[in-house]
Amino acid sequence: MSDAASTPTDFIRDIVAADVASGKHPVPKTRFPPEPNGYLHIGHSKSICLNFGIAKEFGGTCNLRMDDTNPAKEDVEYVESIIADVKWLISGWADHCLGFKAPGATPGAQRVEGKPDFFLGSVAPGEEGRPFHASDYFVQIYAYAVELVRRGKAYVDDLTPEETDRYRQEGRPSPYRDRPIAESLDLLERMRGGEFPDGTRTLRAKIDMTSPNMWLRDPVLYRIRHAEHHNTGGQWCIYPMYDFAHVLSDYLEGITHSICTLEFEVHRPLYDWILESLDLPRALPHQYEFARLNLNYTVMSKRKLLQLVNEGKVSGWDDPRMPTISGLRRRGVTPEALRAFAYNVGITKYDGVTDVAVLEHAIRTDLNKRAERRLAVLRPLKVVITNLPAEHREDLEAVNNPEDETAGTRKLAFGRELFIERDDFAEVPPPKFFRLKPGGEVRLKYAYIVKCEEVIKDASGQVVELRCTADLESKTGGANSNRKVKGTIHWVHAGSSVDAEVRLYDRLFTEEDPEAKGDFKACLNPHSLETVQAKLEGSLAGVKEGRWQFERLGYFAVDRESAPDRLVLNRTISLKDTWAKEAKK
RNA sequence: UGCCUCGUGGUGUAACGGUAGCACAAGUGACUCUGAAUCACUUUGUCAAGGUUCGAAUCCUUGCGAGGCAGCCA
Repeated sequence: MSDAASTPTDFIRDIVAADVASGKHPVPKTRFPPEPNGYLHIGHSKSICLNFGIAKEFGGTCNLRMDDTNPAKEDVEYVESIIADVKWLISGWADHCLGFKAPGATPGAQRVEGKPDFFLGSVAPGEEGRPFHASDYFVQIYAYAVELVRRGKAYVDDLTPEETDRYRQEGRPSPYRDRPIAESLDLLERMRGGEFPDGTRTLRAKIDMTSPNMWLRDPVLYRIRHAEHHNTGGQWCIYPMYDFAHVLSDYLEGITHSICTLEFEVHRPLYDWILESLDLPRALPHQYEFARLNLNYTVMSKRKLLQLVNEGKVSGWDDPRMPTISGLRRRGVTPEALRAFAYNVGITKYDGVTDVAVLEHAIRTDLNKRAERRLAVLRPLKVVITNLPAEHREDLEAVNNPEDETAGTRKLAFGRELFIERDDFAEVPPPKFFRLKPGGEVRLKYAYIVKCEEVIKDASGQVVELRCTADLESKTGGANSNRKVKGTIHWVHAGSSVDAEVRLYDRLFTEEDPEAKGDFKACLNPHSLETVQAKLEGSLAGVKEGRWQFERLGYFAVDRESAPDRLVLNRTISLKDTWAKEAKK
């Protein structure tokens, strides 16, 4: 069973624990560094839970940092969504570990052991702050680039992108590799000054053109891009590459454990090389890699999610069918459920595929405990209780949450005309059908046992109404309520019911691995969204937000498009349905 | 092809040279005024072959398989 209260264990936490115990890093500092080029998804939530979890467990902090070194792809819309999603996900759990910088702050120059240094710390918890940005360090990163050139460890290269590529594959050094330091320094300054067009020159690390690790074959550190940056505007026309900017950002912020996904494993020697080559005075960060989250029936790459959004396959990044944090939130999933899920999948270096059933289980477990129960009918079928007068009206008592006694009870209206679920009536019942059938009996939850006396159909043969009689002795809680019938069904009193649009979601893809056959959009599930006009019990009139379990159906949450005159609900997830499995047999 | 990493039931993960455990999924039963929840039980596993050892999922060798990298993306 998922138990988010117990402390998880994994190989990264083992390392952190050892570093704390040995005094190497008494206070660990992590960071969550998304690129603001899309919305965060559930894979990011695994990383957020890891990084903030470590900070929380070891008394450290976790900086939220925008890894924004590519102006072409990034946007403030994404920055704002990332902040909102991270705050939501860690709320009530690791808020106090969120590392923000003081508004407007940039790294301060200092001297450590006689050496020049830069450092930018985070504000105290609760103080006003903003996320860190790699782009806030462009000045310092550039200074480090100059330093590398001075040390003879980097040079300006005039090769074209294509030539750079070919030389690297051939393990051949660029003819500009050994140009004089002074010349590189001059060229770098002029690159910064805007003298050269995009792609004409780069700054390259001078490492080893014959290394078996491609990332050590003189990787590009800076490229020329005459482009507006969402944070620095038009200040720069050269931008540092990920490898250069990321490791230095880690160092500037005093990060101790820089945790990323497996594909960066081959970058680690470069990460370490940059740190060592600069002869930095403070404790150095180390990079550790874990396997990213893969879920079946889901695509996870931001590029593909962006396609779904841009091509209108979904209504937006927060479409409740999207595996984005904002989509899951809108669907009605809680941060607690997402955290429990992250805990359950664990942290390893094995690149496997997690069954979405594990996610669904975490969502159900969480909602089962917290969601109050209500009665609602998704596909209404009219029922008339013929032995009750038209004006009959009574209030029944219903339990709000059998899993939580403190949730109390509520009043449920009952009368002559009701709605029941179409699926709960069968004219020709299949084997083991416990629900209503002609001449059969069923209990209406919290009310009476009723017997189906007559089936009324329209001209086309469609069942439009059931006429039933109630056993007035069988009222729930009454002296003679003990009579057993095989089935109990939910219902809604017609006169006091509330109309609502209910959106029923199913998985977005029909294939376990949507990418297996090339085009992931070819296996989009045409039935991933079904909208029904439902009837809800009267207590739900006027609700503006909230989550409930509709008994025997699933968990539902008010959608953000809901309005006073038009209630809209999303089905977060259905209840487990063993009858559906039985019916298939 | 080169380099890096990883192989434990159907899936995800524990076991740190000493009884292969947990969760999900699946199945059976109990209970049930939610065919839910809960409870009990069951099925299924160390990639292969050698070696070291009293003892190997764990250490070594080889093989096989999977993933990643080889952008002036991150």
